Amino acid sequence: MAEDSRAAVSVRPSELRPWTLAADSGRPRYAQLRDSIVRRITAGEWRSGDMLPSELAVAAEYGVAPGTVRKAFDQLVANGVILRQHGRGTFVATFDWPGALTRFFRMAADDGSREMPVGQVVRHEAGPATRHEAERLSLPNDARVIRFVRLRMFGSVPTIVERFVVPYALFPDLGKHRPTMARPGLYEYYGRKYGILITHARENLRAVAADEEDAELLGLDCGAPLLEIDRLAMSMQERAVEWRISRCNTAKHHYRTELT
Amino acid sequence: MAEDSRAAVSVRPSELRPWTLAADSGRPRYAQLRDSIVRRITAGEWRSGDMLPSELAVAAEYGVAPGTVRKAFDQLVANGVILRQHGRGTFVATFDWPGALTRFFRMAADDGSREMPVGQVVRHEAGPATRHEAERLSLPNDARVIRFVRLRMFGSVPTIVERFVVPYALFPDLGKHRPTMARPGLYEYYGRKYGILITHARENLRAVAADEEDAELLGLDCGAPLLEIDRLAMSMQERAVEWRISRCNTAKHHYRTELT
DNA sequence: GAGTGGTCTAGACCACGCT
DNA sequence: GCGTGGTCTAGACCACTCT
Repeated sequence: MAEDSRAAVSVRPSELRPWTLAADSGRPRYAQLRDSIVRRITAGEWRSGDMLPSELAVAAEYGVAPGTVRKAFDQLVANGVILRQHGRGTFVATFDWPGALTRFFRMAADDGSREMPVGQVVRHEAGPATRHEAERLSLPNDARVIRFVRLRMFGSVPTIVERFVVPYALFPDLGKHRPTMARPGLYEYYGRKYGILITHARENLRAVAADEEDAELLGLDCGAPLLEIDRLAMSMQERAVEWRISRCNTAKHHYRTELT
Repeated sequence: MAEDSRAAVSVRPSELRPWTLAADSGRPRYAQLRDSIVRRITAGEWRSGDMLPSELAVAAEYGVAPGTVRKAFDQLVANGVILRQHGRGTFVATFDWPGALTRFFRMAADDGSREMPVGQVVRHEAGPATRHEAERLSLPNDARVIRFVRLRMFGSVPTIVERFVVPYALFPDLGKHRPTMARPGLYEYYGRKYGILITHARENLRAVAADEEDAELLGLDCGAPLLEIDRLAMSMQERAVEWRISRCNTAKHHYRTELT
């Protein structure tokens, strides 16, 4: 990190400020500022739960007006990257704030309990992407990928079969971390270990009949109705990072969403 | 509309301005302003597609700063109530802008076509709310409701069975409008005819097996997997306005959603 | 060129959480 | 009391659309 050299006053302050924004770029300053904050978080300068400098301090550091910082922070809050607490400060979103785990996990128990399912990797493998995988993940046809099949259980009841695939180039040794993948918070792990922040996802849902493997893993009859969730998880840079197909027994659980 | 009386300068301007905000209320001004704009739209002062006064004009009219108007407009844009076009103006969202109909309709054909299904009211009835209905719609136990069953078809293929219920008090003669309900855009109709703007909804999804009526209406076998969507539609005032359970044949269609 | 929204500035005062 | 974020003000200049 550059030393603070704001004491030197005889040069244009922007020349020496530790963090500056490109003046000539056509992009709005709040957008440049927003992205700069994200880079500093993913680079590890601020970690989950850390308090950011106050809006005024950030404004001074970058040499912009407080209102510009506010707008940048507004968008980071909307993206779930930071949290504001009135009277306390602004914090890097921890991956364990209430709702962080459920941000991309929309299954909830019908009785309202907030339990998260544990996971168990059934199998995994690395290999060249199929044509369909390459298409969904925007990869070249011969790109290497890693595939996982994970079974998730509420208590002792297997409820969800997840089949997902990620580019090998982004997650080179993910296959060695089966213990990590037993617990919720895989996307947190992507962020911590590989610096990849998943900020949004597209999901396509349908009802399907359980096939043989589904039925065996979930303890159901073949043909039982399952909720299939086809998810493409995207990074803040709009890159498709993970493709996942989950099949869920919705006898005692449901998928929640808000339309706005 | 009251005459513009801003020419009179010897009294406090807020006394004579045509639209003012309660000064003592604890609510932020941008929120009061936002709600006032919504009321004027639903009251018919500005209709779908109309251009609103410029932000500066609104600021002058209400006696607030332009930045306050901007924040109110920001939220109305986020809510889909208005649209901004740089260099042209701000417009009341038409109900036929691309995506308005699909805002609360998340079913899409697998082949990517954007066709909307036509509807056909199978039956409707008015009567006292069941305990469950009263609970979901936050109504007193003896409140009157209207129930509809509507079948929706893509082309000639029946694909969705919708069962929904609304408070009679809000939609007193909705039952007389079966022709209207054959076409998409029911929520637009709620807005135009009853001044009720549906701004958001909560949906719970699950996979279920088709029952006898489902199977008959959709031309499927009993037990076929269907996607069930349980929706509570809310007005901007957070009032539950419609409860709807849709059962969808997802053989050639799927439910799309974005997680952010 | 006139009018619109988009961005940015540089302050003000208030509400909230902590100590 | 102090520092924080929440709201609000009153301007400035730029980019875009239309005539």
